[in-house]
Amino acid sequence: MGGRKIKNMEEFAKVSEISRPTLSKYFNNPQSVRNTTRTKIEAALEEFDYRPNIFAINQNRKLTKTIGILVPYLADPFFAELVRMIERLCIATGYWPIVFSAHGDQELENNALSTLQSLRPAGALIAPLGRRSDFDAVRRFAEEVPTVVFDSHVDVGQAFVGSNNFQSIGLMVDYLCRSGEPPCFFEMPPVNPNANKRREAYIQSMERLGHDPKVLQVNGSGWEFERIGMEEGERLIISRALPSNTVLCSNDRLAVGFVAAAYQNGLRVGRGPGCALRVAGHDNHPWSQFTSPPLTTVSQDYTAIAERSISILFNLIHEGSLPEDRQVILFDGKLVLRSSA
Amino acid sequence: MGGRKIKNMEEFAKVSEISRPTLSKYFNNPQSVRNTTRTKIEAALEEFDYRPNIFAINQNRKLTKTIGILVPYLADPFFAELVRMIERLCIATGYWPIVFSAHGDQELENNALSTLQSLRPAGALIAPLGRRSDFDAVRRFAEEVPTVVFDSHVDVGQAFVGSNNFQSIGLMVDYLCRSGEPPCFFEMPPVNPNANKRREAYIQSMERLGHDPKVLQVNGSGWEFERIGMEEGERLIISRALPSNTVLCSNDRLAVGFVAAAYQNGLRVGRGPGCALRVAGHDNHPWSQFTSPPLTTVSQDYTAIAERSISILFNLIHEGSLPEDRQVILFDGKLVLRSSA
DNA sequence: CAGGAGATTTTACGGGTGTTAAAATTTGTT
DNA sequence: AACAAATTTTAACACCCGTAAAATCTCCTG
Repeated sequence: MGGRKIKNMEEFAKVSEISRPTLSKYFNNPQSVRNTTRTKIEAALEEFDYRPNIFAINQNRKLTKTIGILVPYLADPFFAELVRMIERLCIATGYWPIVFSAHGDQELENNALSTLQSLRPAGALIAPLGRRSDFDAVRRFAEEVPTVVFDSHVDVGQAFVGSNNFQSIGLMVDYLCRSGEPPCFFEMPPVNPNANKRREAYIQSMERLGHDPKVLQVNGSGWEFERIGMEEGERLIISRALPSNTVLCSNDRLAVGFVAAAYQNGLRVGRGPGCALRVAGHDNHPWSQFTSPPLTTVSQDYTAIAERSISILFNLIHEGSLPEDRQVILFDGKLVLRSSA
Repeated sequence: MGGRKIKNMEEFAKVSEISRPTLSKYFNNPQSVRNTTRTKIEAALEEFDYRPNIFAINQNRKLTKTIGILVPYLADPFFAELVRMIERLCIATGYWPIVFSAHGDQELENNALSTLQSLRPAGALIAPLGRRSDFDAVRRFAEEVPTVVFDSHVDVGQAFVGSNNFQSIGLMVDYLCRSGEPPCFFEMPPVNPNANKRREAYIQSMERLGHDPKVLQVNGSGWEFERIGMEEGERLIISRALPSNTVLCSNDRLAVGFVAAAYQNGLRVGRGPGCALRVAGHDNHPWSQFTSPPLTTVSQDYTAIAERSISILFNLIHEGSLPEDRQVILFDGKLVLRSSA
């Protein structure tokens, strides 16, 4: 590399003394040409600076090497982390991941889907906005592109991979009830199906244990959960409106804000003596171990979600779609005991 | 939209009764065709489902509508937030942002640069890894593609946009010195030029004020700053190795970890009576307001950095490069007083 | 050394849009 | 109504690579 720049494959064929169709084969799959040929090509690649033009490549292929990834909000560390893993898995398999974020906005989600579709990706991994999504647009997209939905369960695509909210919330409610006062539930804004599922799961778990469920409605919308958690938390604390000394937040970002509010209002959070409040979260967000005190939560299995989503998608791509039995994969959460509850 | 699907521009030309070259002109710039023609085209677009094929479009154009964005670590909320803003600005201007993350890894950074280059982007906005970067690779890239460097000042590209570490660290050191014990400096791993600049700035500011600078070397590398801040913080606290009751962390993520460590070891952080430690950060990370106590820090002007980077890049793209005078734009930080220091 | 399977070369076309030049049409002006 | 200017149409080539078919070459086996 670093040598003379080569304009196109034709020119590279000349300098490498290999015919263009063979080169084309090589770039599609280096293993598909004879050893001696491969060595010759790779020697030429060392000497000359050439890469096939991505646009021309994709123009003719029916099966692109592109994988579209769409998340509702990339600045959320949960998605940032998941995307990070998914990207690496794609790259490792020779695919080209391309990431879109809806920034919490329906129009941007539709734009992203539309742009993505015009890229003719081999497949897509999407976490729709949920309630804010243009359902028909998402459905139309998933009809054209092999699609795996993750995190936010919208009923489109060939598969869904996410976490089992009923199991994980149940786990946490069980723990909180047997270790102290039954929790009230601090809801996140109903931005997606998880929000509702988790509330349902809380209510169901509490009733199963013979307790009275107490759901705290949240004022506020959007994706700035920490801010909402802090502001609403402060309001609840100051107005003494908390129906229990144990608060289960429907996700960690909300809990991060809530813990901050408690600290600032002089309420000591934790399960030891002298603590006024227990706070628990859900997701095991990257930040949750750095709150004061560290947050007790239920972990979502990031690695498993990323790996399974990708593996199902690759299956879909290579074997064609299986529309008869849409797969729904739910991973169980694990209790992560820290000192906040 | 939602109507019959159209395969290509030829077909769309037929149904819209507009010739293909005119359509091509329209899609490049809707203003470039006559009003009556534009209305006719847009009426047809309402009725039929057609989008020009991205690959075919870019195959012939020398100037793509693609803007490459490369960051060292997308899961870092600082970059996530910046990317979020930059993306929106690109989209608003009719460009197509495409985001790459180096995931902290040189090889992946090189791959990203290489892939990006083969996309023939109109321009690129890159925040190089810094010390870990393959400098020659970055330079070669910037020689071919109009490039604005941001955040991490590597001496390539036509401009740099970042923050003025000397001013901002100076501001914080001044504040800390006049309000209490002069700070020691808790360093982040030297992953990029900012790390070194900030240390220099700290030393210089302390000397200017006649104090003895005390830099705490950090054990650990990589981008998991919170973890490092917590582990190293704990080590320093337990071994009573802190040379001052005031700790200036070279960025907020480190401080987030440090504050957590202080809490867990029973040290009350803050500037009031009864506090054992003052902790300050740098960047005004999205999380910094949710630590306990909320973090005193210096804000980087996210909006300004995003907007200026983009505006310089668009200038570059439209007017051609100006290699004689490489611009270096440094934004001043603003003191954000919260209760941690 | 002959035979044959498998790989490579040659030749040629296709894909969807950019782009250009010349011809035709429309628009706006006097 | 006539004419200049602006726009659109027509026709054709370019871009770079995928892909297919037929011809040729390589290399291994027996």
